[in-house]
Amino acid sequence: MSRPQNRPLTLRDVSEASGVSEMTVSRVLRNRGDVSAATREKVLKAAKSLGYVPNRIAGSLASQRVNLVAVIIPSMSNMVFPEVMTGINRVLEDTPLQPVVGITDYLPEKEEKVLYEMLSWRPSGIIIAGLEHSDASRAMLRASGIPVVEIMDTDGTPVDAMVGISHRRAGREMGEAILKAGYRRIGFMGTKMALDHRARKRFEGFTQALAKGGVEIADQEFYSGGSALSKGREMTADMMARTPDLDFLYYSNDLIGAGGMLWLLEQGYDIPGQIGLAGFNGVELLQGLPRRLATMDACRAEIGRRAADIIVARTAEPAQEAETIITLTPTIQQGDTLRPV
Amino acid sequence: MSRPQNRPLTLRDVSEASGVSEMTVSRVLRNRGDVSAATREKVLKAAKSLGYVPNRIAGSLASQRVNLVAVIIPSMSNMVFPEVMTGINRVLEDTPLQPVVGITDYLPEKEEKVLYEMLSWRPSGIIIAGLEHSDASRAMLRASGIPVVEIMDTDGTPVDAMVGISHRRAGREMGEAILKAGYRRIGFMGTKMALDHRARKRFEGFTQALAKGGVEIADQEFYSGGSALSKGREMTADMMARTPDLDFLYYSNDLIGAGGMLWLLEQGYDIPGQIGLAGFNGVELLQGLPRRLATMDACRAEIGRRAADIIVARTAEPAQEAETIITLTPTIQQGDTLRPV
DNA sequence: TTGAAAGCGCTAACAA
DNA sequence: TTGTTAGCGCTTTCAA
Repeated sequence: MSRPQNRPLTLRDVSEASGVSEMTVSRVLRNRGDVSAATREKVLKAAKSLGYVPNRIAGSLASQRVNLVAVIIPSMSNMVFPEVMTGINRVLEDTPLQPVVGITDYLPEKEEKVLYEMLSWRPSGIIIAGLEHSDASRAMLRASGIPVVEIMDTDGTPVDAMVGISHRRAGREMGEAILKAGYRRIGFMGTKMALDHRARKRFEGFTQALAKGGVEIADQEFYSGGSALSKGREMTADMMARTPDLDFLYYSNDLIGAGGMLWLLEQGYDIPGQIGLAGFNGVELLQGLPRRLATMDACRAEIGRRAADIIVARTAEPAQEAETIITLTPTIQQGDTLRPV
Repeated sequence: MSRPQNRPLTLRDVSEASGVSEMTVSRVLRNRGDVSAATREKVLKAAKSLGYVPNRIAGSLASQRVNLVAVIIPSMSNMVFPEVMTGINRVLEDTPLQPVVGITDYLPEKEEKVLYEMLSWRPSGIIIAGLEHSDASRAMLRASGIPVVEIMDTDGTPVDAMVGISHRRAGREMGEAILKAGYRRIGFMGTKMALDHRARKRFEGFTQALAKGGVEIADQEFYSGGSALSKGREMTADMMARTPDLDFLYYSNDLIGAGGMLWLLEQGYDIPGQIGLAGFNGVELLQGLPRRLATMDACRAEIGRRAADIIVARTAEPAQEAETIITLTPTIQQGDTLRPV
């Protein structure tokens, strides 16, 4: 009642209320060192009744340890990164580490800014999406002196550790599967984002596989913005009007693929006989559509888990050895839209 | 080159490298006070070439100010909270404030833990979903002495400020609209979550509106887990088998509604003549389905924006006045699945 | 326009 | 088992 309105409580308040030194109060609150049961009781009671919340800012400064893991990702609004976060959380939940998320919107300048902000809090580790960063960002990552795990993609050289899949290979394998199934007139639809390197790599792997089979992409279209489902519809309608003899459509993500599928079904196309379809991501959300879209799982939750595992191992006392390059291998999910071989 | 491997740089390093006192370096780096252009240059050059990243932990401790806004939400994996975050980000982007997100999984104990963690970083404000909190959480919120905005829901009494919609009223209005359109045999499907207070309130408002029209819910079913789209399918199939004379289905979210819609269309039901459908949330994702589901926008982005506005106003120097209770009014989106009156 | 001193709230290290 | 002392790296305040 006598505490001035807006001053937050300090250790000293708990110390005075319990008649125990600040140091011992600190020990009790952190379960460190030997404290007698009686003292412990007293302190805990005082802290609770006052409603004391420790000041981690002061604590971190004094101990030179911050139990934060910076997680830097491009977006939260598509299906993929929330699942990665779930994987990360699952692992960090059982540790004192706490994830803190920063969003880059696929913009390198924003990534740089977010990274700088994050580093200014001196986190214990960094998990960052992608292998492509500005020189300044890469310099910061290297200079930070803390574990850095680059995730999602393994087509490149990491600053430190990396966990992901090869998107180049994912595209290649899908291309091969499509050719093996006998499709030859192939259209591609994807996002217009020059900065989505993983989509780009899938596309490159895809065209490369086709080329090896003597096939060239017959038509392609890129979109940006808008609801993915309806974009998939529109683009598919456009493309089939423009190039009616296509026998396969490869979509850079499941959502536009689903839109395309719905449109084709309405038009009475025979899927996968007359025309085959495939997407990318293995989005669980889409289960329940009239057909299961052929796709490829991006191993999102596992990527999150493995990345967090690395951080946990490296920040353990004593620091554990940890693999620094983990390449997961996604498999094609045949679904109902890819003709069986 | 002579810096020991793992010691992060300090102001002192920049001070030595530039031959300017620590204090002046600090001033330059924060754009505070008058510093001559020449000194400024020198300092900036030294800081950049060293790759100095300020230590915000020390800075915050010294200045007793932390430019963090704690955002505490139940989940990131459904459509609703990412959109709220987008709204919050949009506003905070233009300020020095940074959002930090904590996830509660709809569990009060976890909310308590997350809140405690967040408060230990002494943020400048808190945005927290819902009005239902444990006594301990409410006590922490009150004792924190910082602006607290409870979001999403306005059916209740906030600790401090609140921004949201009345879910009770949303349910009521949908009930009234359905009755007015002439439907009488009404089924309800929703999640089993006892802790999703907003879904509960919508349901209460809904049944209340029906009761006023002399109608009782003819069948109902609750689910948990799994892909929402397929759950919607399954539940709808079950319910129509059990209660074939239903003429309306109200779903507690758009995703299960979409699943139900797809199933009904496949079965050849006449929508909205023979049977009407409605969901909740106004999920943009679903645009592109064969029919637009009737729904109600939950004003997610606007809630985020307005909540952030309040925090910004209250943390401004000098602190601004700000509304403390903002009730947004969602409107019914008729779509193609609700018979016009 | 610049610098020196004090201290933010806590913890490491040591002493009792 | 408990207490004392000396910082952690920065900013506030005041003096030059």
